[in-house]
Parts: sequence; C-alpha cells; structure tokens
Amino acid sequence: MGTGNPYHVRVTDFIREKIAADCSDGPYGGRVQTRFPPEPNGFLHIGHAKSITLNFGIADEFDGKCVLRFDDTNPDTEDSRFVDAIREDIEWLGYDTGEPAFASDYFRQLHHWAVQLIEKGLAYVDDQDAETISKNRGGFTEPGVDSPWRDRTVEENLELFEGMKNGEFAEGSRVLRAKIDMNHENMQMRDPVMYRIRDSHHFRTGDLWKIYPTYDWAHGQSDAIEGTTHSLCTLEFDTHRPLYDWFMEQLGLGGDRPRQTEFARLNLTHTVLSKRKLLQLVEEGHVDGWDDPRMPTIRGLRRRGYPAEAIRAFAAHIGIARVNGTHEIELLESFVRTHHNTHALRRMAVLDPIEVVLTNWPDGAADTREAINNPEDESAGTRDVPFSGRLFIERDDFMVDPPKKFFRLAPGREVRLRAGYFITCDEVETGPDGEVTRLLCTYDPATAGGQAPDGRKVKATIHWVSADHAVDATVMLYDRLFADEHPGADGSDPLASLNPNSREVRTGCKLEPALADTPLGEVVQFERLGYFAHDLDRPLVFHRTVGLRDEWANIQKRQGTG
RNA sequence: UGGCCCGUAGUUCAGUUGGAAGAACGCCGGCCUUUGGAGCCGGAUGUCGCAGGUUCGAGCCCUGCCGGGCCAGCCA
Repeated sequence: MGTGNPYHVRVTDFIREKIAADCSDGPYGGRVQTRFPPEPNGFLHIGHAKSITLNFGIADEFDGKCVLRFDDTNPDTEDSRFVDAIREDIEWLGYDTGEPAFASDYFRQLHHWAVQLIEKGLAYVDDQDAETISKNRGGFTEPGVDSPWRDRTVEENLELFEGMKNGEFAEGSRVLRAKIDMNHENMQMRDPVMYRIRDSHHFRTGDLWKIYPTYDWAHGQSDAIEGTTHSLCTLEFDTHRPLYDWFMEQLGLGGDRPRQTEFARLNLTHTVLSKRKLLQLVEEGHVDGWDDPRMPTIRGLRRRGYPAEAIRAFAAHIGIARVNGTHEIELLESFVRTHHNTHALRRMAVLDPIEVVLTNWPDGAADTREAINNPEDESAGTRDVPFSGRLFIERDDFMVDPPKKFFRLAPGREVRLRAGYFITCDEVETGPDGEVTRLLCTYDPATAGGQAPDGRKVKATIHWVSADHAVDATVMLYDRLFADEHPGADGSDPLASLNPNSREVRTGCKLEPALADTPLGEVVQFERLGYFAHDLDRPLVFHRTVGLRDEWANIQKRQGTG
C-alpha cells in the first residue's frame, strides 16, 4: 500500500471492490457511471471534495463517466450563481464537469412516471396538511394512521394531481404520496411525499411548474434517466435505499437500473461542515465571506493556499468506509506541507522586524547574495537577494538573556545569516521600556556564502531582509477557527467555541523584493516560518497556509511541562 | 422506545473464501543539516467493544449484551 507514493495513498475500498465485481459479472455489461449531485444552494466544502474525488475518481479508474447533476428540486433556496460557483470549484479540484445535468430537465418525465404510479394505484393525492401528515406518520414504535384520502379512485387522483400541476390549489393544501405501507418499520416507507405545491420561481424552469418533486422521488429516477450504474451517497441515506429501490421496481426499470451504496461523510477536527453553520459564520460576520481563508469551503481553502493535489491526495488517503468518524485536521495539513515542500519557492520574510546594523560594513557598499529557490528541486534554480549594512531579522531570533537550548542570536554570539555571512552581536540598543530597538553587529567578510574558511561552526541560521530593499506587506496568520476539537459535540452551539484569535493581522512585515513579483495566488515558503499564499486579489497580502513543523515550540513545551 | 448502520493502536483506516495483528498521521529516540524545517534510520503502543457459542483453529461465522450513529421535513 502506498509503495513509491509520496502521499501514501490507499488504492481500494469496499465500493471499488464492489464495482470491480460488478464489472465482471454485474448487470451493467462492464459499464461504470457515477454522479455528483449537489443542490445549487450553497458553496462546496472539503466534505464535498471527498465525494467528488470518489465519484470522478472512480469514473477515471474504471474508464467510465461521472455526471455533474444539480438536484434543483427546491426552488425556494436555489440559484444559478451557485451553479457557476460549484462548477468552478470542481474544475479547480481538477475534474472536467462537462455539460452538467439538472434534475429540473427531468420534471416532465418525472411527472409522466408519477401519473403511471397513480394509474397503477400506487400513489394518491392527500388533502391533509403537513402537520397532520407528520402526526399520522406514527413513531418508531407507533404504527402510522392511514390518510382518509388514501383510497381515492384512480380517476379522482388523476384529476386532483392535474389540478395541483395547473396551480388550482394553494401551497401546502395537497401533496402526492406514494402508497406503500403506513405500518412499515422503516419510516421512509410510510407513504412518502412525492410532490408538493410551490408557488416559487425556479431559477431554470421559471413559473412553468406549480408542483416540485421531493428528493426521494427525483433522485433515483434522475440517476436512472442518466444511466447511472452506481449511485454513491452518504450514510444518512441508507434508510432511503428501500424507497429508492421500490420506486424503480414499481416503474419496471429493469435489472440494469442504478443501485445506491452509502459511505461515511467526512468530519474534521476543529471544523464544522454543516451548510447551516457555515452560512451562519458568514451572515453573522465571524468570517469575511465564503472564501475567507479560515473557511473549510473549497474557495476558502484555495485562497488559503491549499493545493488541489493535496486535497485529492488527502481524500484518497482517508479512503471510503462505513464508519462514522472524525479525521484530524493535522492530517490534511501534512498533505498540504508534503505538496508545498516539493513545489513552493523559498523566500525570506521578516514578520516582526528588529533592525540590525553591521558596524563594519563598508559605507554605501552594495552586495547581492545568491540563494537557492528550492533545495528539494534543483531545477528551481537560484535568485539574487540584495544585501546591505542595514538588515531586519525576526524579533524572536534574538534574546538578551538566552536560556539553554536557544541557539539563535544573543549578545556576543555568532550566527549565520541564511545565504549570507556570519554575524556577531556586539551591542544592544534599548528603548525607554527596555525593549530592544536595534542590534549593532559585525560581519565576517570571509564567511560570504555561509561557510567559515577556518572551519568554525555556528549553531543557528536565521533569515533576514535588507532594510534598504525590503518591501512592506500585510501577512495574515491563522489559527483554528474553532477552539474545540469537536465543536458542538457536547450538544452546545458549535459557534460557542469560535476561537477569537483565529486571525492575526501583521502589517509592516518586511519581504525580500522578489516577493513583490510573486503571482497572485501562488504559494511560497517563507523560510523557517511556513507556507504563505499570495492573496488572489490583493498584491502584497499573504495568508499563512500552514506553518512548518516547529521543533523549537516542542522544546519549549517540553521544558514548560517539565 | 422499533428498524438499519457501525465498534481493530492516541486518531483515521487495511485486514483476501476463518490459518502466526498492519499502514498512515501523531508520538519517542538517533543521524544529518546553510530552513532548530525537510530528509534518513530506528522504536513503542492493541484483553481486534464485552460475554458466550460453532471450529483443530475466530478480528473474520452465530447468539446475547454494551457503546456510538442515522431515521418520525411538503430540505437534500
């Protein structure tokens, strides 16, 4: 498993095994067709990415086809702007959506089939209101109560259904129900609703229809119309499967009709993936929008600098199972690091600058240092970084009174400037409150490039930016959006565990000039700090995608806890 | 409370028709190092939910129990 694969990706799962078996002796003649069926009422998130990689991935692997179908059966919440956004996100993830399908394209066929069921005495118009229907459905141990309208004649049902379709009745006054069994142990089978009356304007069919199919009636039949072989959905639909099958059997759709298989949806620690909660985050202003880099949406992850390859590799790695569980967000992050480690160009940036003056630097002398762009990828080449006698280094790379195991700069100590020279700190200037304002250092000209001819060693290499050449930027540092590992797991409102410090805005950060030329959206590594994504729209705004693994933080933690 | 699904290392998952317990991430240790990163090497951790049963042999089969999830929208 995962041999020779840097991402340690699993290759099979129970669904792929089932499909492979169906290919050799199943009813589909070796054909494989899946579908990804979002409702166009919101933006896609990392949970959808799991389903997308599954459905499109299987289509690729089995030389089949995956249809993007919009389940647009509820006109109240849907909009074409979501259609465009969803397509864009899927394409960004690396899959070809082709010409998408819409459940609304099948409304006529669905209606035709509904009439057929009425004619066979398998569906009826119910005049009860929603509350009564719900009450009469019974409970887990209570049988349901038959509707007084359950035994209407076929003729009356046909006439009333036609009336519903023509807008003769008010919203909510009547529904079409499948006639199955009001005493069925599976609640889904207690005469489920197939059509409801809606006055709303549908974003594609306009005002043509007054009745709209429910999920249960539309979904399976849409699968069948498209020629789906394997309809893969999440676990909560497993109680719907008998109904999925029932409709197709009554319609006589045949042995090669689609079959539904369920798998566990994705959960992530420190994250919520409920559409309702995500919407609340946006509407209440806890985040800047659906594409806020802290959001688990595809757009948010993209702005944050999560590469599509890493998201796909993550999805493939966690695999598919029927066990409901929660994956650690750290696992996703490790895939992001693995990808950027081999792809991201190294750059230097000082987020919390402190000035360093090289007292022995020749007045006005100009210098450039050659730095490696990516030690993991020789073909990335090198770049020239301007150097001068006035530099910025990171404030926490210096300590006046360093504890044991602090190897960086301190009074009287020598360190290496990455790709530069050895420098020694001679003098510390402080402000009125004792804060360090400036360091006076000397450099050793013989150590150009970072090696001492006499062979002496330094314990630390720190990053730097030439003050005279630095470019100012704003850098966003992110922490978990939710402090709790499992937000809302104890029954509380997940938003109660929102981390008030999930974003730290650093202004006046000092960047090496090459960073001004970094294309928008590109992810680079700020050496020793982490991976940072140039904002998609705003130049010189960078988002921390993910930090580097921080050994120093671990050491401190260990010392702190004894 | 009825039905269905699930229960294997800290976590998430693999475990072929029953035949000597595995991977990844994390963790620990070491090496190396012009990123205290990366990389390389090594290591630990499981009463396979519990209890019975079938069998020469059970993580895989059967029964019961316990624990978790889903289902009583005219949402999907």
